[in-house]
Amino acid sequence: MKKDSTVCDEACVHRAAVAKARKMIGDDALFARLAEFYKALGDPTRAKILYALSVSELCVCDIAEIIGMSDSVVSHQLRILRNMRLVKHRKEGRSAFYSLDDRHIEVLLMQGMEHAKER
Amino acid sequence: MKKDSTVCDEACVHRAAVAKARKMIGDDALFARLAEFYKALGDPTRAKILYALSVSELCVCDIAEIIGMSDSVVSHQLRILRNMRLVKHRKEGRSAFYSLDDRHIEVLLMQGMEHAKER
DNA sequence: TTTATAATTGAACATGTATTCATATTTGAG
DNA sequence: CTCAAATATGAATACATGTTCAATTATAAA
Repeated sequence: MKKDSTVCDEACVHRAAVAKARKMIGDDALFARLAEFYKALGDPTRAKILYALSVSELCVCDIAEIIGMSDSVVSHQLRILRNMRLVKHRKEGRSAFYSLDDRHIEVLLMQGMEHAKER
Repeated sequence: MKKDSTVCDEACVHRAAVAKARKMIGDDALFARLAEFYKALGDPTRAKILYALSVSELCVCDIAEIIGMSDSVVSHQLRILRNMRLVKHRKEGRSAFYSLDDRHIEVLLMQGMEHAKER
Protein backbone atom coordinates (compact mmCIF):
# COMPACT_ATOMS: atom_id res chain seq x y z
CA MET A 1 0.00 0.00 0.00
CA LYS A 2 1.19 3.46 -0.85
CA LYS A 3 1.79 6.01 1.87
CA ASP A 4 -1.12 8.41 2.08
CA SER A 5 -0.92 12.07 2.98
CA THR A 6 -0.77 11.44 6.71
CA VAL A 7 2.48 11.28 8.51
CA CYS A 8 4.55 8.13 8.71
CA ASP A 9 1.53 5.85 8.80
CA GLU A 10 0.79 6.87 12.35
CA ALA A 11 3.81 5.01 13.64
CA CYS A 12 6.47 7.63 13.49
CA VAL A 13 6.06 10.65 15.67
CA HIS A 14 4.21 13.14 17.81
CA ARG A 15 1.26 14.38 15.78
CA ALA A 16 0.92 17.40 18.02
CA ALA A 17 4.39 18.65 17.25
CA VAL A 18 3.82 18.15 13.56
CA ALA A 19 0.60 20.13 13.61
CA LYS A 20 2.26 22.95 15.53
CA ALA A 21 5.17 23.22 13.12
CA ARG A 22 2.94 22.95 10.08
CA LYS A 23 0.87 25.91 11.21
CA MET A 24 3.96 28.14 11.44
CA ILE A 25 5.18 27.25 7.98
CA GLY A 26 2.07 28.02 5.95
CA ASP A 27 3.30 31.32 4.56
CA ASP A 28 5.38 30.52 1.49
CA ALA A 29 6.08 34.14 0.62
CA LEU A 30 7.51 34.74 4.06
CA PHE A 31 10.05 31.95 3.69
CA ALA A 32 10.88 33.13 0.21
CA ARG A 33 11.75 36.55 1.59
CA LEU A 34 13.65 35.02 4.47
CA ALA A 35 15.73 32.92 2.09
CA GLU A 36 16.36 35.88 -0.23
CA PHE A 37 17.64 37.84 2.69
CA TYR A 38 20.12 35.19 3.78
CA LYS A 39 21.12 34.46 0.22
CA ALA A 40 22.25 38.07 -0.09
CA LEU A 41 24.76 37.42 2.69
CA GLY A 42 25.64 34.01 1.30
CA ASP A 43 28.30 35.05 -1.18
CA PRO A 44 31.90 35.84 -0.22
CA THR A 45 32.07 38.94 -2.40
CA ARG A 46 28.90 40.45 -0.98
CA ALA A 47 29.88 39.46 2.55
CA LYS A 48 33.18 41.27 2.13
CA ILE A 49 31.47 44.33 0.72
CA LEU A 50 29.07 44.47 3.65
CA TYR A 51 31.88 43.95 6.10
CA ALA A 52 33.90 46.76 4.56
CA LEU A 53 30.87 49.03 4.72
CA SER A 54 30.44 48.21 8.39
CA VAL A 55 33.71 50.06 8.93
CA SER A 56 32.79 53.15 7.00
CA GLU A 57 30.99 54.63 4.05
CA LEU A 58 32.94 53.87 0.88
CA CYS A 59 32.86 54.61 -2.82
CA VAL A 60 32.82 51.87 -5.44
CA CYS A 61 36.46 51.95 -6.41
CA ASP A 62 37.54 51.86 -2.78
CA ILE A 63 35.45 48.77 -2.17
CA ALA A 64 36.94 47.20 -5.28
CA GLU A 65 40.43 47.89 -3.97
CA ILE A 66 39.67 46.59 -0.50
CA ILE A 67 38.17 43.30 -1.57
CA GLY A 68 40.48 42.85 -4.54
CA MET A 69 37.94 42.60 -7.30
CA SER A 70 37.05 44.66 -10.38
CA ASP A 71 34.86 47.75 -10.26
CA SER A 72 32.40 45.92 -12.46
CA VAL A 73 31.99 43.02 -10.06
CA VAL A 74 31.49 45.39 -7.18
CA SER A 75 28.96 47.48 -9.05
CA HIS A 76 26.98 44.39 -10.01
CA GLN A 77 26.93 43.10 -6.46
CA LEU A 78 26.08 46.51 -5.05
CA ARG A 79 23.02 46.57 -7.22
CA ILE A 80 21.88 43.30 -5.71
CA LEU A 81 22.50 44.61 -2.22
CA ARG A 82 20.66 47.81 -3.09
CA ASN A 83 17.65 45.91 -4.38
CA MET A 84 17.64 43.94 -1.16
CA ARG A 85 17.79 47.19 0.76
CA LEU A 86 20.90 46.06 2.59
CA VAL A 87 22.88 49.10 1.43
CA LYS A 88 22.01 52.63 0.43
CA HIS A 89 23.99 55.08 -1.67
CA ARG A 90 24.57 58.73 -2.13
CA LYS A 91 26.10 60.45 -5.15
CA GLU A 92 28.75 63.09 -4.87
CA GLY A 93 30.32 64.35 -8.05
CA ARG A 94 31.17 61.32 -10.13
CA SER A 95 31.57 59.09 -7.11
CA ALA A 96 28.88 56.98 -5.43
CA PHE A 97 29.22 56.45 -1.73
CA TYR A 98 27.66 53.35 -0.27
CA SER A 99 26.80 52.51 3.31
CA LEU A 100 24.80 49.90 5.22
CA ASP A 101 21.08 50.54 5.10
CA ASP A 102 20.72 50.09 8.85
CA ARG A 103 22.64 48.87 11.87
CA HIS A 104 20.50 45.74 12.02
CA ILE A 105 22.45 44.32 9.10
CA GLU A 106 25.73 44.86 10.89
CA VAL A 107 24.58 42.87 13.91
CA LEU A 108 23.60 39.97 11.72
CA LEU A 109 26.91 40.07 9.91
CA MET A 110 28.88 39.99 13.14
CA GLN A 111 26.87 37.08 14.50
CA GLY A 112 27.53 35.01 11.43
CA MET A 113 31.16 35.99 11.66
CA GLU A 114 31.42 34.63 15.18
CA HIS A 115 29.87 31.39 14.02
CA ALA A 116 32.32 31.23 11.12
CA LYS A 117 35.29 31.89 13.38
CA GLU A 118 34.37 29.08 15.76
CA ARG A 119 34.88 26.29 13.24
CA MET B 1 46.93 56.86 -17.68
CA LYS B 2 45.65 53.61 -16.32
CA LYS B 3 44.52 53.43 -12.71
CA ASP B 4 47.25 51.95 -10.54
CA SER B 5 46.72 49.85 -7.45
CA THR B 6 46.03 52.78 -5.21
CA VAL B 7 42.58 53.94 -4.50
CA CYS B 8 40.71 56.37 -6.73
CA ASP B 9 43.85 58.23 -7.70
CA GLU B 10 43.97 59.83 -4.31
CA ALA B 11 40.94 61.95 -5.03
CA CYS B 12 38.19 59.73 -3.81
CA VAL B 13 38.11 58.95 -0.14
CA HIS B 14 39.52 58.58 3.33
CA ARG B 15 42.64 56.45 3.04
CA ALA B 16 42.53 55.68 6.74
CA ALA B 17 39.11 54.06 6.51
CA VAL B 18 40.21 52.03 3.54
CA ALA B 19 43.29 50.74 5.33
CA LYS B 20 41.24 49.79 8.36
CA ALA B 21 38.67 47.86 6.35
CA ARG B 22 41.32 46.19 4.26
CA LYS B 23 43.02 44.81 7.32
CA MET B 24 39.82 43.12 8.50
CA ILE B 25 39.13 41.48 5.17
CA GLY B 26 42.44 39.74 4.59
CA ASP B 27 41.24 36.30 5.56
CA ASP B 28 39.63 34.77 2.47
CA ALA B 29 38.87 31.45 4.11
CA LEU B 30 36.96 33.20 6.85
CA PHE B 31 34.65 34.92 4.41
CA ALA B 32 34.22 31.71 2.50
CA ARG B 33 32.99 30.01 5.67
CA LEU B 34 30.81 32.97 6.54
CA ALA B 35 29.18 32.89 3.11
CA GLU B 36 28.71 29.12 3.27
CA PHE B 37 26.97 29.49 6.57
CA TYR B 38 24.49 32.07 5.30
CA LYS B 39 24.01 30.23 2.06
CA ALA B 40 22.77 27.26 4.05
CA LEU B 41 19.94 29.44 5.36
CA GLY B 42 19.41 31.03 1.96
CA ASP B 43 17.05 28.49 0.48
CA PRO B 44 13.32 28.36 1.25
CA THR B 45 13.30 24.58 1.65
CA ARG B 46 16.16 24.55 4.11
CA ALA B 47 14.78 27.56 5.95
CA LYS B 48 11.48 25.73 6.39
CA ILE B 49 13.22 22.61 7.58
CA LEU B 50 15.18 24.55 10.16
CA TYR B 51 12.11 26.41 11.27
CA ALA B 52 10.19 23.17 11.70
CA LEU B 53 13.05 21.73 13.72
CA SER B 54 13.01 24.77 15.96
CA VAL B 55 9.62 23.54 17.14
CA SER B 56 10.66 20.00 17.86
CA GLU B 57 12.79 17.07 16.88
CA LEU B 58 11.31 15.44 13.77
CA CYS B 59 11.88 12.46 11.52
CA VAL B 60 12.43 12.81 7.79
CA CYS B 61 8.96 11.91 6.62
CA ASP B 62 7.39 14.27 9.12
CA ILE B 63 9.49 17.14 7.83
CA ALA B 64 8.52 16.19 4.29
CA GLU B 65 4.86 16.32 5.24
CA ILE B 66 5.18 19.62 7.06
CA ILE B 67 6.95 21.49 4.31
CA GLY B 68 5.08 19.74 1.51
CA MET B 69 8.01 18.25 -0.35
CA SER B 70 9.23 14.75 -1.15
CA ASP B 71 11.25 12.64 1.24
CA SER B 72 14.06 12.73 -1.28
CA VAL B 73 14.24 16.51 -1.35
CA VAL B 74 14.24 16.64 2.41
CA SER B 75 16.90 14.00 2.72
CA HIS B 76 19.14 15.81 0.24
CA GLN B 77 18.75 19.10 2.04
CA LEU B 78 19.25 17.51 5.44
CA ARG B 79 22.57 16.20 4.28
CA ILE B 80 23.64 19.73 3.41
CA LEU B 81 22.48 20.99 6.78
CA ARG B 82 24.26 18.11 8.48
CA ASN B 83 27.52 18.83 6.69
CA MET B 84 27.19 22.44 7.79
CA ARG B 85 26.59 21.23 11.33
CA LEU B 86 23.34 23.11 11.51
CA VAL B 87 21.40 19.96 12.39
CA LYS B 88 22.24 16.70 14.10
CA HIS B 89 20.46 13.37 13.87
CA ARG B 90 19.78 10.27 15.86
CA LYS B 91 18.64 6.94 14.50
CA GLU B 92 15.84 4.97 16.08
CA GLY B 93 14.72 1.83 14.32
CA ARG B 94 14.26 2.73 10.68
CA SER B 95 13.55 6.35 11.43
CA ALA B 96 16.05 9.19 11.66
CA PHE B 97 15.23 12.00 14.04
CA TYR B 98 16.71 15.38 13.30
CA SER B 99 17.11 18.41 15.52
CA LEU B 100 18.94 21.72 15.49
CA ASP B 101 22.61 21.38 16.31
CA ASP B 102 22.49 24.18 18.81
CA ARG B 103 20.22 26.99 19.99
CA HIS B 104 22.47 29.56 18.35
CA ILE B 105 21.00 28.59 14.98
CA GLU B 106 17.49 29.20 16.21
CA VAL B 107 18.32 32.73 17.30
CA LEU B 108 19.75 33.52 13.89
CA LEU B 109 16.70 32.09 12.17
CA MET B 110 14.33 34.18 14.24
CA GLN B 111 16.29 37.36 13.60
CA GLY B 112 16.16 36.85 9.86
CA MET B 113 12.48 36.09 10.20
CA GLU B 114 11.83 39.43 11.86
CA HIS B 115 13.68 41.17 9.07
CA ALA B 116 11.63 39.27 6.49
CA LYS B 117 8.37 40.10 8.22
CA GLU B 118 9.10 43.82 8.26
CA ARG B 119 9.01 44.27 4.48
C1' DT C 1 13.10 -15.49 4.51
C1' DT C 2 10.05 -12.41 2.35
C1' DT C 3 7.74 -7.99 2.23
C1' DA C 4 7.13 -3.25 3.15
C1' DT C 5 8.66 1.14 5.11
C1' DA C 6 12.05 4.99 6.21
C1' DA C 7 15.82 6.97 4.56
C1' DT C 8 19.72 7.67 1.55
C1' DT C 9 22.09 8.22 -2.67
C1' DG C 10 23.47 9.16 -7.63
C1' DA C 11 22.59 10.78 -12.14
C1' DA C 12 20.19 13.93 -15.07
C1' DC C 13 18.02 18.04 -15.90
C1' DA C 14 16.78 22.75 -15.48
C1' DT C 15 17.48 26.97 -13.35
C1' DG C 16 20.09 30.43 -11.04
C1' DT C 17 24.06 33.16 -10.47
C1' DA C 18 28.87 35.22 -10.22
C1' DT C 19 32.29 36.93 -13.15
C1' DT C 20 34.25 38.79 -17.38
C1' DC C 21 34.32 41.89 -21.07
C1' DA C 22 32.73 45.50 -23.80
C1' DT C 23 30.08 49.39 -23.85
C1' DA C 24 27.34 53.21 -22.15
C1' DT C 25 26.45 57.08 -18.93
C1' DT C 26 27.67 60.82 -16.07
C1' DT C 27 30.53 64.23 -14.26
C1' DG C 28 34.79 67.01 -13.61
C1' DA C 29 38.94 68.90 -15.57
C1' DG C 30 41.52 71.23 -19.19
C1' DC D 1 33.89 71.05 -26.57
C1' DT D 2 37.02 67.18 -25.64
C1' DC D 3 39.11 63.87 -22.71
C1' DA D 4 39.49 61.05 -18.82
C1' DA D 5 37.69 59.04 -14.57
C1' DA D 6 33.87 56.74 -11.65
C1' DT D 7 29.93 53.94 -12.20
C1' DA D 8 26.54 51.37 -14.29
C1' DT D 9 24.74 48.02 -17.44
C1' DG D 10 23.98 44.05 -20.85
C1' DA D 11 25.34 39.92 -22.98
C1' DA D 12 27.93 35.80 -22.67
C1' DT D 13 30.17 32.31 -20.25
C1' DA D 14 31.03 29.04 -16.79
C1' DC D 15 29.76 27.13 -12.70
C1' DA D 16 26.81 26.02 -8.77
C1' DT D 17 22.61 24.24 -7.10
C1' DG D 18 17.69 22.43 -6.28
C1' DT D 19 14.54 19.03 -7.75
C1' DT D 20 13.11 14.75 -9.88
C1' DC D 21 13.35 9.98 -10.59
C1' DA D 22 15.15 5.56 -10.02
C1' DA D 23 17.65 2.56 -7.37
C1' DT D 24 19.72 1.12 -2.94
C1' DT D 25 20.35 0.29 2.01
C1' DA D 26 18.66 -0.85 6.51
C1' DT D 27 15.32 -2.14 9.64
C1' DA D 28 10.85 -4.06 11.29
C1' DA D 29 7.00 -6.91 10.67
C1' DA D 30 4.64 -11.03 8.82
